Amino acid sequence: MSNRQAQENRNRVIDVAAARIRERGIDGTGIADLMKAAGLTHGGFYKQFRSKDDLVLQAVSRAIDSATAEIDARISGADDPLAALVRFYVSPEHRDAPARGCSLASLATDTARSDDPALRALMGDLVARYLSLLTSLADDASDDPRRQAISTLAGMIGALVLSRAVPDPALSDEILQVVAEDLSHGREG
Amino acid sequence: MSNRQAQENRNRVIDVAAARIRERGIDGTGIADLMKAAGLTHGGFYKQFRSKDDLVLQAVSRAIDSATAEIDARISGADDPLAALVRFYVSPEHRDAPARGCSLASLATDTARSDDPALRALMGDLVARYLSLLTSLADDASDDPRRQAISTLAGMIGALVLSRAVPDPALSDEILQVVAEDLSHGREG
DNA sequence: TGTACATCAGTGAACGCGCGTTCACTGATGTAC
DNA sequence: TGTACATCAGTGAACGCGCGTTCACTGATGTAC
Repeated sequence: MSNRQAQENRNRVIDVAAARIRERGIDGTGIADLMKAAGLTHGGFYKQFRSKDDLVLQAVSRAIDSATAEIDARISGADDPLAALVRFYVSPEHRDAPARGCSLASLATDTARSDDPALRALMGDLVARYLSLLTSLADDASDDPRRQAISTLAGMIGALVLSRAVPDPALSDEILQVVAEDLSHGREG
Repeated sequence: MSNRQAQENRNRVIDVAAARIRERGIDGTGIADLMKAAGLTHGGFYKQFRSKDDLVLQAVSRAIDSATAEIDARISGADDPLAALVRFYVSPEHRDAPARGCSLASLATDTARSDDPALRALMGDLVARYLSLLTSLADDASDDPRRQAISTLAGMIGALVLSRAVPDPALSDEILQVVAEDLSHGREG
């Protein structure tokens, strides 16, 4: 248990939490389970974090950073970056891997119900980042890139959230396919 | 405590639950709190319902029925029923009253995380009802009403969910306004 | 119409359980000499 | 370079609390006679 080892342990807890929270929600992620999954006993949790809220903030921050990095990697160098973004975001792969996916789609409702201002602020920043990215990627022909960005983001989030709730796999796939095509073709301007 | 009284009490519990569950989620709605809000003690709960899951199903069913009835009332007789639906659904009023609003927007993520097949089926039916309604309301000019219905539903859900998560009221309003206009103008065909 | 009794909605206390959190203790680390 | 000691990540048991659920009991209802 050297300093390096301790830091690695702490890092592993945050990584596990970032996955679990996106998959099961904040309330659905217990500290004992979490620590066990990271290979530790739950008593040591408070040597690493001030509280569960503290961990949640760090885990969501990490989730946001890693998902943002993946998106950047996927769209950089693409012929049509907007289409690449939409087709990655609105896809069965993303639907089926919430633990590695977008925090906004996984945690928007949790955030709306939360009374933690720091969590709300974090999600607000994420929305702003998405809108900024989408605005810069808007069709050249668009007469209002920001409006297009907002509509596209709403469609992306809505399609993913819907596709995860719907029990019929065929309908779930259909929703993703229709919205991905609709949003990646450029509907405005 | 006549039979009529008992039935009224049971009804009131379901109504309170239908509101609380949409506002705070399933896990966020406790039986003791719920019964207290209905003016009863929590011990009597199991004289009315088999389990919490049983109540949840009945409460979500009622939430769906009442929200559907409100939507029907709002669009019946409107010049442009699709625009009327979208402008009601994607509005600050709906955003600010989840307890009386659409279960799909409030509970889609809860449903995706739930392992109760009956709840998932209920939400699946709700999606089918929305798609059926939206298909019948699709623009006359639309070459594919079902595709338009799916895109519209995704945009509606996404806008409402986003607007509830975003802490900046101005941005939240902007999202609703942009998407409401975008979806009610008829973008296809 | 009036009395005796079974029913059952509702009460209030209790159950086991898992939650977030605390704490006395351990033992390897890494610094001070 | 070697020894003595303070630090502190991690252990494992315990804490109070609120959860869903159970249960013995109450007392008005509404039926049987």
